[in-house]
Amino acid sequence: MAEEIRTRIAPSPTGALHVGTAHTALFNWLFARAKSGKFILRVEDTDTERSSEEFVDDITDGLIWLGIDWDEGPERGDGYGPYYQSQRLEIYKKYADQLIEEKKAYHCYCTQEELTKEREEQTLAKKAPKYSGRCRNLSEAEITKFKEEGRAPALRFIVEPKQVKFKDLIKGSMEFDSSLFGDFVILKSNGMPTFMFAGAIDDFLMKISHVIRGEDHLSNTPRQILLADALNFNIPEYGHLPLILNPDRTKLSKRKNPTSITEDFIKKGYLPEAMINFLILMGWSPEKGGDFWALDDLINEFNFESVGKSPSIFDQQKLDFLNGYYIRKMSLGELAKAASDFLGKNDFVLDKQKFLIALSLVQERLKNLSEIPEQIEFFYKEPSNYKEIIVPKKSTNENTLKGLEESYKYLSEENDFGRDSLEQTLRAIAKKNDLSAGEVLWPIRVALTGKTASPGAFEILEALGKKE
RNA sequence: GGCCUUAUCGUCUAGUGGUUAGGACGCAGGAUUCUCAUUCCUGUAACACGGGUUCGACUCCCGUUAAGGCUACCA
Repeated sequence: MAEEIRTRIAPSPTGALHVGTAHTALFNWLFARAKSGKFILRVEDTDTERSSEEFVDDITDGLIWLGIDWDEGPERGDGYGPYYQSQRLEIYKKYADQLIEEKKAYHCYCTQEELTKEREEQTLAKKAPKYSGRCRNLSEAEITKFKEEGRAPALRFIVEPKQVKFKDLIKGSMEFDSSLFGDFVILKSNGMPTFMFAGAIDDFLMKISHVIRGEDHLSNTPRQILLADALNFNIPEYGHLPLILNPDRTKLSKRKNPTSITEDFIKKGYLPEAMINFLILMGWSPEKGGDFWALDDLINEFNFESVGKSPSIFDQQKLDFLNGYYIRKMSLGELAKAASDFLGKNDFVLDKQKFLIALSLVQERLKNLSEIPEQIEFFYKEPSNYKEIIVPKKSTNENTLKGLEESYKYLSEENDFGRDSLEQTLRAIAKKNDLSAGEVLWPIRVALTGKTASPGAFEILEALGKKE
């Protein structure tokens, strides 16, 4: 009957968790969860030069932060592991041998220089650059000679000319002419498999039913299908997601945009809820409309029919809006929890009661958690730099002084610092002295906060309370 | 260069032959107001271009243009 739905995310740990990877992971996870399937994390660390364990940690931490958990992968689940490709080398070797045995692959002794030269010549002659296949039929003598020269061979897959067809879940019917490909490398001369080869094998062995990935892999798909065919593998379903772009419409890159989940979003005080909501809205739109989506709701609502085909541009403003929205939506307790997690060991957090009150005043003004210290600072220490800004724009020194004196007179005698009674009285004082409300309230607020923009005077007065 | 993909407000998108082309972010204005923010209201702004098909195209077909991807012993 219907096979189990198994999706995967297969990042290569050559960098921190990237927005694009998180985006793809989200779609895979959602599909698996929606179908009661499994979501697998596979580490594609075959690029020994650039891969590092540090990045693996960054990637797993980032996914966990987002709320995307995996059923199988590093440190959890098993059955089809190991989930590091670097630990699966013997498997790839076995399949490589099989292909050699069946004369579907051959050793190529061409050097990097030779290949580059060949490509350049082809480009110059306005021909499609493609490996000539000259090592396909090497004589014994030639092989011996290359070996004596100390050349280590790569293994190339023989591409038979044919039309490769498949139906993409998102893009629809696809057809490629393999005669345009040229024999591609499946085992590098250092013995490591290429992404093309290892991916095809692992997707089969790990029983991946749906390969959902970025559109940048669309052109790789026919090659992997060719490989799978040669190996007698079942072909999984493929779905290629539209990419995320920089504002200049180039492929999203570190140079031009924030891309690291850890560095650019977690550390800057973004909420996972906002990030998820932001990511899902790029390339997907809910059938029944709605702008706000949480992971749990998405599981029921997500489907491939509503996935778009065109790429999205990363919009920082939209993310900021979403983050502010989720901050405002939190209960005070939730905000305090998120804030103290974010701030870590921080003086502000010490007095919990005080911290809560301070947060309640700035909650609706926050775009992200990192703005908290600056916004609640006045609550903990007296401002020193308010002299320049204490006189309201439309007022005078005299009026400001008068307002301050009159309200001080009242406040020093008053014990009820509830914001409502405060408001009543202070407004009355303004009126009695022929001052505008602003001429009384602005100076008080600025003297207390040292800021031109802050919570309101009554709220601050109430929160700070009367000095003993 | 070749192959592939894509094309609705600045951005994310709804739309599947007949709509005043809808929503959200942004921006502008307004209400509230001591500032900022919140909230509410109003406004702004789009079917890339050219041919068809059709009584009628944003919608279907073909081109063009533009953007992106692949064309690596990166993934």
